[in-house]
Amino acid sequence: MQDNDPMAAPRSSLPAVPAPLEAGLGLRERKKIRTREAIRQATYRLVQEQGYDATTVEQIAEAAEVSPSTVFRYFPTKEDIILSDEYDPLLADAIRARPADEPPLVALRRAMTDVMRLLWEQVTEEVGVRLRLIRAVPQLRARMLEGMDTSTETLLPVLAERSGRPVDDFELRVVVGAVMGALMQALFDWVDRGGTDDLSETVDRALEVLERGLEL
Amino acid sequence: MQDNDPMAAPRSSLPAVPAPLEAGLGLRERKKIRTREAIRQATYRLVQEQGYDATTVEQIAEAAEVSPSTVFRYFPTKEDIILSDEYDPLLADAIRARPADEPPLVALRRAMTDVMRLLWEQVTEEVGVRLRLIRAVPQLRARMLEGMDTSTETLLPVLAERSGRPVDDFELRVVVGAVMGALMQALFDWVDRGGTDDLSETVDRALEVLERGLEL
DNA sequence: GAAAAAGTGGAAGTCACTCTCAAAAGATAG
DNA sequence: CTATCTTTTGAGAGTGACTTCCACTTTTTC
Repeated sequence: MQDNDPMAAPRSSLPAVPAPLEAGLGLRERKKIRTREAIRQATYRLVQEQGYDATTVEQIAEAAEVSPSTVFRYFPTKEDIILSDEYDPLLADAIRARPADEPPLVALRRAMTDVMRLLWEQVTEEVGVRLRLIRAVPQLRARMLEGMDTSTETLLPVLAERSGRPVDDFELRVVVGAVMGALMQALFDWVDRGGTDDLSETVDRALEVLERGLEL
Repeated sequence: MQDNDPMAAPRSSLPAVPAPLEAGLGLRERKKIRTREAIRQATYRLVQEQGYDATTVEQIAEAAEVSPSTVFRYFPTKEDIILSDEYDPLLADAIRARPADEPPLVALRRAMTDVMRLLWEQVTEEVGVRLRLIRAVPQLRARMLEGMDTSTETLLPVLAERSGRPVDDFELRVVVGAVMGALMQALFDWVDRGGTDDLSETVDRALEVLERGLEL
C-alpha cells in the first residue's frame, strides 16, 4: 500500500470532464470511476437543492451510497468535489499544438478559446452551474483562484519554451499572471451577464484586450 | 445592540497597519485596539515558531490572554488574523490623488508604487513575513487571492471614473483583473528572490510590463 | 482457490467556528 | 458617586470538516 491516495484530484479552474470511457479497465477501476462520479453527481444535486454550506459531507455520502470516509478518499476536501478537474494539461497541449511561429500571447489565446469551446460543447450545463457556484460561495472562489495559481505554474514552462525565455523570467511570470487575472474577470463577467452566451467568445474578447495593450 | 460585530476586519492583499495612534479614545476603544494587536502579535509569533497549521486558535487565545471566543469576535477566521488589513481605501485615495490627465494605467501604477513605498517604510519586516507565509500556506494563498478580487471591486469604480467608462465595462474589468494578476505574480517573484530588495520597485517593473503591452 | 493487494466502513478524535447566556467592565444620567 | 444602561467578555455546549486507525470485504494475481 504505497500509494494511499490513489485518486487524488488535480486542481484547476474549469469544470470536470465527463466520465471517461470505461474501456478495457479492470472491474476495480470501473468501480472507482463510478464511485467518483456518483459522489460528484450527488454533490451537485444536493448543493443546487440546499446550497453549499447547508450540504454536509454526510448527506453527500448517503446520497452517493458510500461512507463519509470514502468521500474523503476520493476528494481531499469538500471544495474539491466541485472544483477538481483535469484541464491544465489539456490547455498545455493545446498551446504546444499551435504553430511555432505564432507569438506566445496569440498562441495562448487561440489555445484557450479552443479548449473553452471544447468544454462548452461537452459539458455546457455543468460549466454554468460551477461558475455560478464559484461566484457565489466565497470559499469556492478562493479555492478557484488558487487553482488559477496552479494553472499559472503549469503554463509557465510551456510559454517559456515558446518565448525563448527562462521559466523564472520576471516578465514572463507577470504576463502569465495578467492573463490569468484577466481570464478570471472575464469568466465572472460572463456569469454576471447570465452565463448564456458563448463562453469561448467572452474569453477570446478578454485576451484580445490584453493583446491590444490594455488601453483604457 | 445594532452592530453586533463592531470590529469586523476589512480584507485585502497587503499587511495590516501598525496600531493606530490611540488618541482621544475612550478606555473601551483603546482596550479593543490593544486586544486586537495582542491577538495579532501572538499569532505571528506562534506561527513563526510552530507553523500555521500547528498553531491552534486555543494557543493563540492563551498567548494573547483572551478566550477563544474573543479571538473569533475580533477576527472572523484564523486566516484573517494574518490577512486582514485596510489598504484598499488607501490605494483608492492614492489613485484619486493623481493628476486627472494621467492615463488610468499610469495613475494606477504610480499610486500603487506610492502605497507600496509607504508600506515598506512603515512595516518592512511584517510585509516579508506575511508574504512568505502566504506563499507557503495554500489556505492563505487562496484567501489572499480572494482579497485581490475584493481589491478589484474597490478599484473598479475609481478607474471607471478616470477612464470615463461605466463600472461594469467589460474591458475595464478585464484590465483591472490583469493588473491584479500581474501584481500577484510580481509579489511572489519578489518573495522567491528572497524578499530583500525594494518591493515598490518590483511592483513598478511589473506594471511597466503591462503598460508596454505584454510583449514576450 | 489461496495469498496478496486494494478499497471500504466505522469509530474515535482534533480543530475551526457558532450560539447562547450570564457575569464583568466601561459609559452615562442624576 | 451611585444606579443604570450598554458593551464586551468568557464559559460551555454544539456542528461539521477532516484525519487516523483498524478490522473487514472485494478484486486481482499466481
